Amino acid sequence: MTTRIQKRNRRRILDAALEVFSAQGFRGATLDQIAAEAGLSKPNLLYYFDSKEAIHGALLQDLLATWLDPLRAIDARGEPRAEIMAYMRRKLQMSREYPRESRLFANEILQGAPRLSDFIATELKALVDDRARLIRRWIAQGRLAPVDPHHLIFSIWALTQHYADFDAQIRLIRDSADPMAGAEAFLETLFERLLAPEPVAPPLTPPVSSPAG
Amino acid sequence: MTTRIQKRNRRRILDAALEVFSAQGFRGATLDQIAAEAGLSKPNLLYYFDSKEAIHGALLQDLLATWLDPLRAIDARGEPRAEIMAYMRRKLQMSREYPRESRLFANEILQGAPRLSDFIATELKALVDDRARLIRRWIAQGRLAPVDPHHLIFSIWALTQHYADFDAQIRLIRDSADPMAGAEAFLETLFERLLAPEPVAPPLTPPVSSPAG
DNA sequence: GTCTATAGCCTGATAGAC
DNA sequence: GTCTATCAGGCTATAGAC
Repeated sequence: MTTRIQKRNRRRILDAALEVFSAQGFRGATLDQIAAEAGLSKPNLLYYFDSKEAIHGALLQDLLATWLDPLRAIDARGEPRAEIMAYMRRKLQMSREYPRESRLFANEILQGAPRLSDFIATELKALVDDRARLIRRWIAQGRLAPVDPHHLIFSIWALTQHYADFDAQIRLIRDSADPMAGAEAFLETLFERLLAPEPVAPPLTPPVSSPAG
Repeated sequence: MTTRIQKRNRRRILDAALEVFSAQGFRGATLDQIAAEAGLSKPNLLYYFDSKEAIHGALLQDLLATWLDPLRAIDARGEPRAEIMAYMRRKLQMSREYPRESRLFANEILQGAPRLSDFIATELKALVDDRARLIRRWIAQGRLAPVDPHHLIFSIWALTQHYADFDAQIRLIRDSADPMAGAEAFLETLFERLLAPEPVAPPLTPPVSSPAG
């Protein structure tokens, strides 16, 4: 039977482990650090989890359980631009609320995704391909500017996760206390312009004010 | 005196170290791996470099010597949009040619930039702030769409470095042999639209064709 | 200059008292 | 359930032969 104390301790350990793994990577993290952060002894950690690997695995599992939700939530029946914009906003919100989870994920991918390749090649790829088809359909219907769907999705990942993953750099460059200040307004503008169904004026030609078919 | 063999061995070691550090992070990498990759014995590595830390430091120094070049190359006398677009292209080219260097940098930032905070807070910040002033001037002159200069620069970093840093994920999702296929065309479109000096049709208002001073 | 051997530290995991 | 003590393996770095 699982007592209240056991649940609380597991939670404490996972929270401490997230702190340490996301900041140091799997190999860089030590059980000593996690134990100190959790306020428990090292053997006590291993009473709750079989191994260091098991703690890390539990964190990844928790993360992956919700990682795809924002992308899944894109509604085929919605208005295309509004749906993409809402997806971008959800991802940005996740970077704001769960920066450690974003860095945990980034650490894994950066190091070749040894523990995530299965998830990415199956679940994530299937979902992305599905969303790409939907976006292609929207484009064919003229409801969205013609952009490569995969690159569109990658660009949303890159731009939103950057604020969590490169937080240390942004903090050192910006004077603002909040490194994400202004990010939402900027990304709003960026994607509004990218997705506007009317093609913008081409590079060096003066804009013609008639909507060329 | 430094012989030809010594130069060649130093080069071999640094190349092997770049391979290993960029893929595993500092703590994840071992001298055994680097030695094996370089085809030398472990003590021989330490004949050429004082310590593991020294090898890593040499790599970072090499990297930082050129890391700012693309941003520095933005020419205040050039045409604003063309200059920004060229900067974006240079950064994308660096992701293509030097993905390991990008990942080495990303690993450091992701882990809180312990060895780079000085560089970022002084050199990089000064350069970015300088470029931000230039961009603000261009915007005031009506030659560039009004966007936050810092976020514009961050967006270029995020979008171009993503292809190097998240390469493992992209490869697993895309079918293409080249994970960067189509990236340049996509980013070209994205930034052309973002930077067009004429405000694009705001969500539901038709554009006016006079160049507002 | 390059190697084998090894010192000495750190780390993940276990034993066993309480 | 939680602790102290400790083992075994891996790691950086050095010693010393060649």
